[in-house]
Amino acid sequence: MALYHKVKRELIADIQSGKFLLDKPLPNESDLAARFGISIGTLRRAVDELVSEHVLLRQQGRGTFVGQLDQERFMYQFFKLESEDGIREFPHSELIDFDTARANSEESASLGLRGNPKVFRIKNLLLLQGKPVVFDRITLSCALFPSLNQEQFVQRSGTIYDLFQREFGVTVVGADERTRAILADEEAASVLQIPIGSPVLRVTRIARTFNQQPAELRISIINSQAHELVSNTNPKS
Amino acid sequence: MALYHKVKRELIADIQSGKFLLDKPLPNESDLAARFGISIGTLRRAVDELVSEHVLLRQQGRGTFVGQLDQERFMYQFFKLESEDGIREFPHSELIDFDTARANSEESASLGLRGNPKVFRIKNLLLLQGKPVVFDRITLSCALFPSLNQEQFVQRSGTIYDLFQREFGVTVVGADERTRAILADEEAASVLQIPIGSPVLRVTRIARTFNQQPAELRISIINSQAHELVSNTNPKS
DNA sequence: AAGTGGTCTAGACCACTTG
DNA sequence: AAGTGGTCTAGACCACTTT
Repeated sequence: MALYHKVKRELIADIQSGKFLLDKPLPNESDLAARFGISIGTLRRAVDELVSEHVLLRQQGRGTFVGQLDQERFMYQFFKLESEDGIREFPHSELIDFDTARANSEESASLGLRGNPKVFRIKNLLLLQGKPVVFDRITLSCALFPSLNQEQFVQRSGTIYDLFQREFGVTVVGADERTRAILADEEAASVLQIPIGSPVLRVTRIARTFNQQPAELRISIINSQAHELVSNTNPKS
Repeated sequence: MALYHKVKRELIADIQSGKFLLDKPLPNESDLAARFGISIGTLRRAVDELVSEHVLLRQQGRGTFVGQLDQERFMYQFFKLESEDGIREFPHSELIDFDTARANSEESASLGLRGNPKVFRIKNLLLLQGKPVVFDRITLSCALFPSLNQEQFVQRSGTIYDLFQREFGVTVVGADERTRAILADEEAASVLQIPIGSPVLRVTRIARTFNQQPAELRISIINSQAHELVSNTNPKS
């Protein structure tokens, strides 16, 4: 395996262990290279990849920082809803239900759990311009988020993933999503304030931390009447 | 602007002008660097980016090639339908209709055309395991694909984008997509052999060539009963 | 054996931010 | 002015494919 790849893994381990503080820059590139006993070019290559994955953030003249799961990144990477006229807006969040239960088989499989361990089941609503648009059912392993409770969830100041990172050291770096069109059932229709049987998007997301470890299962029911899921496969050019 | 960025643009110009043959390797990296009067590291950086955008393809020991829009890349970048059990399959294609018309305003806006110039309107069906799954309505500017005709479209040997590249020098490098859930109208229901009013995905894609130039407008109606749209935002790690 | 891309080095100098 | 990341160089050596 290439040297820069090993260095990259070591940097990830340092991030996970909390060795780098979230609001302070990492050591500068010369120091890091010296610490690893490699040339600066190789160090830069490892950091380059982590930056391209949004795990690190470089700012010329200031330093290199651990990537925060703040609003901006959430909108960029995980919340890709846009109104027809192309306007994107950070959603307002409303907790509907917070519960613990035993994982069913789908949840266990998605989260990579064995048996039927305890999980949190959270129902949450996202609103845009005051109107309900996304109904999320979130499943989290209690083992991964041991002290999580409803108050902490509701009182969080930033995004949900920011809470995961700051309070539990779980850094969500990406997700797999599967999308289909279905008809709204009674619960979804009621929450989204649309007629039963309306066409809605159903997005199943498995959010992952480093090494493809699953951290969250989220099933989103989206009213796409006034908003669309956007994606692009364009180079920056 | 950085030197490697200029070199990248020159390489793109060479690809567009047909200077590099599709099935032969580019000059090796030392030669290219010498030709541009730059160091090999800088040349590699320009090529690195084009490789990451799938415009070029490097093969150690063999050489660097222009990225072909073949089945493999089509499946990887543009056809992200997967059955529930995770199986992906290259679809069979069936032409439904091939026509020319004046662009409507949506088509003009999407394709960056002025006025209401002539366009091709193509209706096409994609089948998986013999069953209709995707109903595509494709709009192309006649100006960009001057000699295109129905026979050529039907007789093509590879993907549609491969035809664009080989016959018209139009290299599709990416696309913007917007997805929503709707109810199948009469035409879509008939083509997809599902009841009218079934929930389906509606994906509006604008495929682009270099410099974000739009090349194709495609509206896909997808029966997501047995297949899902997949996407992921994961690093390779 | 010859030719290709892949990795790594050890520097120089530039652009940007902060004190 | 000092410190950071950003670009570029000129080479060495390795891994892989082809002849």
